[in-house]
Amino acid sequence: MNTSAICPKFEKAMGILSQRWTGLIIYQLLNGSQRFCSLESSIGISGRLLSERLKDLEQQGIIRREVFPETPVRIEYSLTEKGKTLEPLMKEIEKWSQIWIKEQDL
Amino acid sequence: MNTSAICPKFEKAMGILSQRWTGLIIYQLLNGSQRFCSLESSIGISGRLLSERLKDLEQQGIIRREVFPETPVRIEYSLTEKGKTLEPLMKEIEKWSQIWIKEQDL
DNA sequence: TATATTACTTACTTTATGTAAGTAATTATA
DNA sequence: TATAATTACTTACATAAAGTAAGTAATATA
Repeated sequence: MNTSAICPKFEKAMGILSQRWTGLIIYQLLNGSQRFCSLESSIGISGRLLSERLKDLEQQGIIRREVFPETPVRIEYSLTEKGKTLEPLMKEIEKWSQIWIKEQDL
Repeated sequence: MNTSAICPKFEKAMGILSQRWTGLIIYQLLNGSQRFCSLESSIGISGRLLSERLKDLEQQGIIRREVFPETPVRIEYSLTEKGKTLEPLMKEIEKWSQIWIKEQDL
């Protein structure tokens, strides 16, 4: 039984990315900071899960939540430095998907 | 409401990768073909889910299942060409995880 | 005054995942 | 020879995660 264990750091990173919606949230935020409702509608996630994911990602230090005390209040989500370094990874997924995902796979 | 929709091919690719265990299975198979029980023990997945995932990945054309009619029968799973092209992506995740995942995150 | 918007939360249902045991074929061990 | 072990799974059931829909509080607009 070949038990070549997987690196726990890799496993953790994969755990973050393999939660539903997190990849899409990060991908959307590569275009700059966005508000809750704009993320909600662009990726088609429910408010319940978006709020959950944003809290998780903030805790991981991948995104930042900023409150602008205007009236009405404005809240913006953006990538931290840690989050921005996921760009090459996202671009790889994009590249791969353009080549290997065919119309009939959709 | 900024509705810059996400490319469906990207979304599909992300959907595959964001299923629990698929990333780890692909990552393990980058080292060459492996048998069911060796995947099971190296990534710590249950037989039930491993069998489910392997079927999915075979259907997506990412892995190949080969039966060697020896006695006892031997079944090996390996990456197809489509699967192998996920290597750069996996390496990006690996690289990122080594830099950004800290001991205290584990 | 009624309706809309934003950024959520709460309650409930459905789907996915985890756990444990079972199976059939074959081989190894006592 | 009987018992245990291995491989590649499947089945049954419990728990956790995700989906759906409605609700809330603050403010703005018609």
